Amino acid sequence: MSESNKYFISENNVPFKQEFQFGLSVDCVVFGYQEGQVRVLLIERNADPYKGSWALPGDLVSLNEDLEHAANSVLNKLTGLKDIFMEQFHTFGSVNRHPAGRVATVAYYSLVKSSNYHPVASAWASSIQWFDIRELPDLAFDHKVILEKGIRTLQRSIQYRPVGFELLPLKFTLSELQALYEALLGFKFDKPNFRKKILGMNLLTPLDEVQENVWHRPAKLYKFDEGRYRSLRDVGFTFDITLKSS
Amino acid sequence: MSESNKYFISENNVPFKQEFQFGLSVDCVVFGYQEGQVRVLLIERNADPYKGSWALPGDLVSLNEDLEHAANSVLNKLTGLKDIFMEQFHTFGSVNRHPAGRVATVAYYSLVKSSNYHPVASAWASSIQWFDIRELPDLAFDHKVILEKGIRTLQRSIQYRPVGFELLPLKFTLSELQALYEALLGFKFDKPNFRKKILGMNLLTPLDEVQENVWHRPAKLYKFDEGRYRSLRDVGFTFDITLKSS
DNA sequence: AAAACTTAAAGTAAAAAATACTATAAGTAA
DNA sequence: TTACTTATAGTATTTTTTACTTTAAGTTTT
Repeated sequence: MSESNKYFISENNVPFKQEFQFGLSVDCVVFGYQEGQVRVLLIERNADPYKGSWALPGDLVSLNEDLEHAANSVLNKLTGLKDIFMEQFHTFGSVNRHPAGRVATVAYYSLVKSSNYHPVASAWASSIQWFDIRELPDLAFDHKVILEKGIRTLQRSIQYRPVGFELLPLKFTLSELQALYEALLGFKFDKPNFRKKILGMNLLTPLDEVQENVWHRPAKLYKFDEGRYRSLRDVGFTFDITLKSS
Repeated sequence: MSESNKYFISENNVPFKQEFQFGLSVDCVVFGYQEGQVRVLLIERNADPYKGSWALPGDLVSLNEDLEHAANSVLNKLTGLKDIFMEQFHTFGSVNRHPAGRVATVAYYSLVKSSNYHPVASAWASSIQWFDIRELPDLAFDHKVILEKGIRTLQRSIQYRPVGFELLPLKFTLSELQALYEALLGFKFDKPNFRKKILGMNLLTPLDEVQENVWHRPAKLYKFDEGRYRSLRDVGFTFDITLKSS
């Protein structure tokens, strides 16, 4: 950090230093999918302000830390996982959104495969829990607004980019994929047409395996071919599974 | 600002106050369209750092000022215009992006109709100028990266939302609309099909006027019907003019 | 072992949309 | 009047989407 801040002035002739009093945080909307429900990971705050309230996991960014690093760090502490899909979607910076001062927060959404890991309560979290996105508790700060914008962002991006696979296990059936789309978007697709459209993209590799432990005819398992997606995209292909609600 | 900051600690037990040393700024990618060129408004910086360099218009956010207010204010000082289309698209916060300290910047893009106004040089701008997006100068800070992301954002959103009209005069011909799309996206459409698609949406009101002062057959003028768009959108309609390049 | 049941998966006809054109109209300029 | 340019309408073909029907492959029940 430079000592020469005083030489720089803003439009209103205010020396920079007086302006360097912002806090910056990241907040993560962590999506999971299980038992036909789209879920979001929330923590119960262990510290003021809003001690005892449910909130999005997040933390202040350190002065020498990049935004992405801060967001990854929150996620890693929370889930123990690394290299999770994560994407910035909006920054919230209302003057009074934080009682401790002026804090702007950069919001990310991330997608984690299943929930077969142990979310770890941390210094600021007395507990941590998945919530169905249709049954959310009251949230601290402006986190309700952030979360809702995160949901709308995911609803949109799942239709135009192959991000839904991040929420499913590596091997999945077409019906499972369809059920995910239906749960997130809130309406149903015609099954034959959904199959036709998704298979027509040639992004799924059929495996020589089928479902197990189901009481009906087991379905074939597929996996998403990321490499193929990249090469198609570079040639102008765009993922799109917008289909009429049935 | 509360004196009780010291009571709040972050994940690493760092008192909040130590963390409140960020600067926060807004930067605006201001798009215009004229003579078949998509243009962007840049300023020549009048103050350190990067004095003399071209840069995106922007400014530090005050501690008691909302982000949108700051962005609007930058725009208003620059163009004298109010109520311009403006939308946040990304926040850039690398540790070393600003030599005067840790400054995160929230980037907006905005769209202004024609250029029949007087951009005003201000305290931090010794001059101000439109640049064709295909011929950009070197830029201060990480503004090149910001600007390029802004262009990609507009290229995408013009195809899926009716924002292109913000760049045209209130009355325009279908050929002018098509030329705007072609200039921004960098490829051509088949004219009859473009007309069919855009008119098929029923979002344009034909006027009882035609082009004037053209040396060929004058085209009919249309205006965009914003009210109709809103009501259609509320019923599930989505604007979309993706067409095959011809 | 046969029948009933459930879901997977393939197929198909009709409708709608996108594409690639052609033709005509309406103006200006020579 | 003719040549020229762009606007606008129209149309046939192809492709995609939609709404179904049929068949297949397993499990459970009788």
